[in-house]
Amino acid sequence: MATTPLTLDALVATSRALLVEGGPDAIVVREVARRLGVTAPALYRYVRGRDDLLTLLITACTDEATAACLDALAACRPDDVEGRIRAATLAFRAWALQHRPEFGLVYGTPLMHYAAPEGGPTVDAGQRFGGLFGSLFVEALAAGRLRTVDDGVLSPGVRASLAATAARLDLPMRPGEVRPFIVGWHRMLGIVSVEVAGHLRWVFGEDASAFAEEQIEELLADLLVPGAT
Amino acid sequence: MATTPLTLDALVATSRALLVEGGPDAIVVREVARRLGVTAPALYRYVRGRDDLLTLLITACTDEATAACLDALAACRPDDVEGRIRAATLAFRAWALQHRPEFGLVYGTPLMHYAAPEGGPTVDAGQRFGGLFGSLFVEALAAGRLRTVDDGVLSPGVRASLAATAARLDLPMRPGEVRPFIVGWHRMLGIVSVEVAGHLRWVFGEDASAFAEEQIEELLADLLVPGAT
DNA sequence: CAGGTCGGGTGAACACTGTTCACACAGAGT
DNA sequence: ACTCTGTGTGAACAGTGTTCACCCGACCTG
Repeated sequence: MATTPLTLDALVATSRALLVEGGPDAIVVREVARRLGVTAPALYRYVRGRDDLLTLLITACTDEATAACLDALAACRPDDVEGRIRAATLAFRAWALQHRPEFGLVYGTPLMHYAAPEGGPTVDAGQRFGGLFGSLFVEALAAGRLRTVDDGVLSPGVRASLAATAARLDLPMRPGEVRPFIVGWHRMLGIVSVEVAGHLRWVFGEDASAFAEEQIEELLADLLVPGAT
Repeated sequence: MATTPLTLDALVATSRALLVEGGPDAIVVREVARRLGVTAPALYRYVRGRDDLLTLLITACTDEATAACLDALAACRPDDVEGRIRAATLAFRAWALQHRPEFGLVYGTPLMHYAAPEGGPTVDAGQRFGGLFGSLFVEALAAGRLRTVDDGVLSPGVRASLAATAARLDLPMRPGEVRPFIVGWHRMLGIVSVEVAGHLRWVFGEDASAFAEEQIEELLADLLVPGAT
């Protein structure tokens, strides 16, 4: 019945459509197959099972978010580090708001039933995304715009973790220089998560944009020293 | 078979045990019934369906978190506002870490299949929790410890939302005085959400306590002016 | 051209899920 | 003794993920 041969891309695309329409629970093997004009067992030729489908989907979405940030960066003046970090952050937030179900799948409460394969494609994609932001902070450091911290003031555990992270991502930074990166990542993820999950609805109704954008500006001000411009 | 008559509390307790063991998907009507020594249809005498069970569970967990914060407050000097806010925040974080599945259910990615009943018990419980923190910020304001902001600098939309929120929670505060409360709520939820979801694992491994606690201290410093002590 | 191999697809089946239905059984009230 | 009500049951329905034996058509080989 299938006119075109099945592809992994087609599987992911249909799964994603279902995710958008009805959340993770709506990703139903039989329905994916039906929309592809095929019966359920056929999919098991391409995918080990439903979890495999989710892994593929999470990876694709993570990469799409990364790409959205890269697009935003491409439109920036290369020498304006603050502008670049702002653009990437806002692009990430915009992508999250426009793709709430996908964001929830990637950065929301982990699906307890689903366990990401150790060292699998999802963690790779996550590291690509982290690396993108990491490189922005390297730029900021080089430009002397980063509010760094002395390694000495860090607790030993935190210092070790930060050093290991820098090594893993190949960032030429001291722990005290990595810290603003992690703080930025942490707070950005928090701001976007809470907004996307709608936990501010009781205060701001459906549109918390103004407040969220203020919070992002506040975060940038905490991370970067004012520019010469 | 049931020796004791079924109670709503027993239903909630069993559901919660299943949640802890295997996540939201593990809350299975038949299994709840089985553990209560009864068959599934019997539960429908007490509950309209699975969603009803979730509503009850979410409400119970929200109230438990509120109670945990209240307990922490009871052990504080009544005149030390900063200490009280810190204690409540740390108590919330501690509860979240010790009850990750429950926290995920209440403050995580909303289950798309489940829709909280409008104006139902879950939103009431949420408002009770919000009110608790709101009252702490009223204390801080009275003690002159709150970093407030002029109403004039707020964008009209934000100002209106903050005013409406103050009115709804019966907080005698101007919008510029409510703002730190909402900022605190927002950032606290972000910090705890990201930590509980494990999205910092790639940096800090299983124990991100030191970093998270630093973030909370930083948040408090942003919200409050230093005390006279 | 005959024959075998193999990727890709099918229908049936299994063990689950939430939910509904007709039914049964105990105790209280009249 | 009769009904009524609260409580629980077994069977059933329409779904779910997954596995199994089977099958068919295209391709390569002798």
